Amino acid sequence: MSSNLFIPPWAEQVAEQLGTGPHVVVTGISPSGNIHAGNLREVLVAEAVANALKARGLEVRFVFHADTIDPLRKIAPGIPADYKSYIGHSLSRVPDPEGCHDSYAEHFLSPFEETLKRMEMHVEVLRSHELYEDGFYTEVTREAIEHTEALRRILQEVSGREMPKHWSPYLPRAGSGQVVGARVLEHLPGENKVVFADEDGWEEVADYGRGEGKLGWRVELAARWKALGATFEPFGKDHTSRGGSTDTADRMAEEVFRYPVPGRYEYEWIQIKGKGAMSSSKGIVLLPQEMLEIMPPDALRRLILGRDPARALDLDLGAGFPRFMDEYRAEVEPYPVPFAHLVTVAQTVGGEPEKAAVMLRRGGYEEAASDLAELRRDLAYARNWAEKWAPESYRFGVREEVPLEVANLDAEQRTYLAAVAGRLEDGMDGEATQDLLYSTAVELGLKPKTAFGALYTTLLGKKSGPKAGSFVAGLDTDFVRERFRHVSGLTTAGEVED
RNA sequence: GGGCCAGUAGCUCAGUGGUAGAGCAGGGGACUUUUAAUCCUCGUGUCGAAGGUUCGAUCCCUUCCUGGCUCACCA
Repeated sequence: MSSNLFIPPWAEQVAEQLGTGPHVVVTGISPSGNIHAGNLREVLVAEAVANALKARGLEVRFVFHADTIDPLRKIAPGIPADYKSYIGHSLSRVPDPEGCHDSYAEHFLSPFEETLKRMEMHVEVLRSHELYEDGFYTEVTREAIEHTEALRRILQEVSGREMPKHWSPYLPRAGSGQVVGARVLEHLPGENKVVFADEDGWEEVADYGRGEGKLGWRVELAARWKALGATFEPFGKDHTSRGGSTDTADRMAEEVFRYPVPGRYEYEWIQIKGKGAMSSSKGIVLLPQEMLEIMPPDALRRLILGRDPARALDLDLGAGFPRFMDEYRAEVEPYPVPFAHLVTVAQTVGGEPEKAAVMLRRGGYEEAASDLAELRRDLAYARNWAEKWAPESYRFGVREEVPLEVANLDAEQRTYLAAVAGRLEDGMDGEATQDLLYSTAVELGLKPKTAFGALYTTLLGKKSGPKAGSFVAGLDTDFVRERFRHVSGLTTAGEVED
């Protein structure tokens, strides 16, 4: 697909230190809630490193490991309260809260996977519950259970936490559906089974070769490296703290699983300007899907990755966004239209690229007007941004109906509108229109601000707007004439009545 | 307390071992033309502090100060 891969310098440096492979680049995310832009950063870090390795001619497998078998831990906002009865159950076995997918896990995973496709991400998406059910983790699970004492010791030494007496690296699923809270009593290595006591003390048997349970998170991390043959995995800073999951997994990998610790990149978090770090539980969530509404996939890559993912990033999709887009497009296109102008055009003509092209040509953006397909996309980005993210000052829309605000126009302004309506001619360009609007105001002895205010009020319901000449010229002349005549007559008549 | 990141012009941030940069804001000027107008023009700031390495450091090392985030399974 994309022959010239985007490889930032930091990714190149990481790749240099990773050896000759073959490589398995892994990124893992739990679909316990919305998979947001912060999660995307992890995937993009992995992608960039995978690309850097590929560019060096190395063999690379790029894997997205979705932790679908993980237990539901808490009820996120927007999830029905009665879901608390599912706490402790695997996400892959909890129903979709909105009923639109096969499971809770799929409900959140599926849209993210769709986003990855739209970004042309060449990644294998694996679901952990399927891996367990297919026996992919059988060997490492057996190994873990056999080394229960060593694993427990590492956990206690590294995390400083006293593990329960009956701690086991394996969490069998009880008949109730719970994958936490059981006590493993006996290992039957020949049958891939464990005998355990469930939360009520009943003895049951679980077949770990068929996904009837899972490894505990910290052990699973190290086991996963071995099973997948991972050579690189990025981690957010919450995992890389002293005593954190990477600390324990590193030792488990080396001492128990005899597997070399994969390369690592520690990335900082993304914040939303003015709102703080993303958090599903606080309702501060920015979805990648939303971001693709206002920018192309490659722009999203650069925005999320930032200059260096090891540094925190404050995402500004408001006032700062046009500048970002201009910088991005300056690299991609020979003659980019300033995004702010595109926003004006989009709001003036709606989604019709033909009309937008006319407007852009008048403004001197010949290049941008030539490719209608591309223009249609850009207009959509601009319009979506204007509706959802733009500061108020950017936003306007030509009213379908006569705005109520015209009631505030005085007699002079109405006279002005009538005069303009009488002078407007088809085919006038932006400059000619600007002259007409201005000279008419002067002739009637109106201040430009007053005159232009009337015009904006009549068309937009606001006192100000985009540069009037090209704006009015971009509209249908008949529509403008009709609107102006209507408003001037209507309000004048109203005053006479009074 | 541990970890990561940051501390450069009013603000947001680039940046390089060899005389400090951009955008915005602000000052001045131009334009008979509203608009977050447009065009031209203006930036000596202890590059957080102190040491060290070096012919030379804002950039490398050490220590310290300040701020942000993070720490047992929400990147």
